[in-house]
Amino acid sequence: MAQATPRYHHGNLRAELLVSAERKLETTGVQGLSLRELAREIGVSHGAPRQHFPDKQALLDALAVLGLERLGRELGAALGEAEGPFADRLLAFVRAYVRFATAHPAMLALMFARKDRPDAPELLEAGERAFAAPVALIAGAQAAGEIDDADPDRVAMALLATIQGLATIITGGMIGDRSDDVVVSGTVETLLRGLRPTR
Amino acid sequence: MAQATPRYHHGNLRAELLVSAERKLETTGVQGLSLRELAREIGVSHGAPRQHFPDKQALLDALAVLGLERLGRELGAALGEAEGPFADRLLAFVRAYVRFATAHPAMLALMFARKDRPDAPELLEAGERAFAAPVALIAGAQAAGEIDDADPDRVAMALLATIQGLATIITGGMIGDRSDDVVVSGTVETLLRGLRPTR
DNA sequence: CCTAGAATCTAGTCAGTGTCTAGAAATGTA
DNA sequence: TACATTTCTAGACACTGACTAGATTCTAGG
Repeated sequence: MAQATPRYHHGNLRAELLVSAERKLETTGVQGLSLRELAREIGVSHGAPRQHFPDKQALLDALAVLGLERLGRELGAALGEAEGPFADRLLAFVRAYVRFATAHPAMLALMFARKDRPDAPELLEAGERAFAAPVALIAGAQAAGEIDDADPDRVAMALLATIQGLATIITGGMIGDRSDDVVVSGTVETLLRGLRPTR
Repeated sequence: MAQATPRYHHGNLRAELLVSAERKLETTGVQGLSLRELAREIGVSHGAPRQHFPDKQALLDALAVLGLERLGRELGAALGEAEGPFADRLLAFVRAYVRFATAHPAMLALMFARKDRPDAPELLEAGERAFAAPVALIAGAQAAGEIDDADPDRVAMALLATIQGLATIITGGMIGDRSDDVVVSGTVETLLRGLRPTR
């Protein structure tokens, strides 16, 4: 894995930086991520990363894009395997999302910390691609009459908000000693039934 | 306001640090907040803040508690003024929450960035106090039969997740060119009606 | 009043960081 | 083989958070 005789040209620095950065991100969070430390671990001088990322934010952006792509793959896979009525497939989707969120909380925060970089079109595009499968799920369910045929956009926003909030309060420890899955399935059920009395 | 002849003892450093820190937080975000810069602005040596906050994280924690208290006051005020049926009061509550989130996005992120400090009981307590009013809203509505009498805890978690997610996707710019209020009221309506077909 | 002791602030230091620069080394190409 | 480009090294700079010793001010107790 590590080069026995380190060459002057690393040959794959950009990719290895991203790998190391992601590992560091998951263990220490974004604030414990240092370009110089990454370079040290890889065995390259402290200025080398600059050749591939003009500054630290560029590395973080690239990392966020990778995270969005992986999230998209996982959501797509979960929905691809899901069978049965809409409620089951919805639950499978939300479970997959929350699984990703709890497995990679720092990455999730990075993916949605858009405050710092107002102009990052590739991030927005990556986000849209990541959420293609759930959007299709909603559209399909509405077409099949499985859910209320209200404004699809409205429903999509509500669903997006709910799962994103679920991820935040779970990874933030705000669910106390409740089990993740109970909160997830309970929220999905509430979302399906609505708050209004059923009779 | 500023002391004409600066005294050796500032007399109110801790409070002024928090005020300056909050202003800086709102303009530059948490990563642009420097203890030394705060000390410089206030006109005190770079080591002075250490007397009141053992490290930077302690200042951020104190700031988060202040934010939670203010959020609690605003939510309480909004719900205190709200009249009419449950749906109206719920909407008033969500609007107040989103208003706070969009006005102080960096503060909101700070308040819920609990990953870095696993043990911060005063933060948890402040959080519970901040959400006292909405919890009471749900409990009261259930008692009055205004909403489905499912597990109150389940409903509360779902509602908390939804508003927190709303705040995240709105402040994160993920709602595109939709207006905040349309997304807010649309989500509340979806939450009330549920996703299931009504007939 | 005055005098210890505690609280508060200053000044200096240290390791660490991100960014910038000039130049060396390797790679690709004509 | 010669040359231009990419990639990396090495040194520097300003900045940060944290630690320390000591100066200054405040506060009670006698």
